[in-house]
Amino acid sequence: MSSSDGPGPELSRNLVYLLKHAHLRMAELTTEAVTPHGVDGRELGVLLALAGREPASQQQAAQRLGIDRTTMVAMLDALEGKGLVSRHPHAEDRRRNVVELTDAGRDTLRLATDATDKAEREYLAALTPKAAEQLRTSLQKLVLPPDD
Amino acid sequence: MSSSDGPGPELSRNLVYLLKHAHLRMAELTTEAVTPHGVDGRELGVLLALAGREPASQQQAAQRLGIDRTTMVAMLDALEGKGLVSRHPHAEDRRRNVVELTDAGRDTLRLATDATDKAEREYLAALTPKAAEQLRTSLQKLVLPPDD
DNA sequence: TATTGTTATACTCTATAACTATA
DNA sequence: TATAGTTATAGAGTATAACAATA
Repeated sequence: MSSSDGPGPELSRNLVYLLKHAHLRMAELTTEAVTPHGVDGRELGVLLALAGREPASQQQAAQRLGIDRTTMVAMLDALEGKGLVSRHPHAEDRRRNVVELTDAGRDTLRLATDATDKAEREYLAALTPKAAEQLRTSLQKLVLPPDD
Repeated sequence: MSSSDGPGPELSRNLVYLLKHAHLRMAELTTEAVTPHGVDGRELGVLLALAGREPASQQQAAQRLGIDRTTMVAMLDALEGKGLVSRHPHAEDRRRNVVELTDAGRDTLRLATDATDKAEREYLAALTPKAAEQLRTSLQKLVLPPDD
């Protein structure tokens, strides 16, 4: 049966197939890496979206991550429950919540980021360092909004 | 608000974030490209998994795609309903179904593949041709099982 | 009227468990 | 006993619609 095992040449060239499985695998490795630090991969995404920027409203944080604002609510509920983020009413516009990392959130972010960096390096070890950096750069060009 | 819009430098370097959104966008473009031909992106995946290989059982087709055999059932139900694939009991092992593209399935595959190739080219136009090919090669190295 | 956060709800994709028929 | 296909079901992850508070 081994000759029928792999995806075959047609699938192997398909970008959706390749991106789907690369994402799936990297997400698995990330989950393994960050679970010991008390968050999952999606929660780490929220922490990253809040890191090193001006404090954001929930809606802004959702936009940075590319998810819906209704999805952000439950993620922040969980992170706030763990004491990793804080919500405060905005001083001038009381419809908004200002969302910020707590000290514990910054600690978790640092530890979890170190762990995912390690997981990324291991996953990318199949590539030359130059090809790995080129991969990241190319993905950024595809994903990031063109800065006009 | 525009200074808080993008993902920010931390997220922009995160591989899971980049792969997730690259996959999401490419999957959208693929759906747009193939819908006029009567299939969706996942169904095209099944057609690709069956293309140019020895006839496969449902389980083998699922393995090629990297999905569960129970997920394959509904996909084949749909494709068979459209007349794009056929299921026949295996001659020597009647537990198995031999799954094959019909003539109509091959026609659809060709048209849909042309359409997705065009969508891929447009999406990758943000990269140099060399970087685009390098991206595909690197993803293949990350995703495909090492051939030992 | 429009926007932010929220809730309820529903939809998509997927896998797990259990059944059946074959082996 | 084990495997291929099937079904029922449940769990993620996500978005849409509608509501309350505020602008």
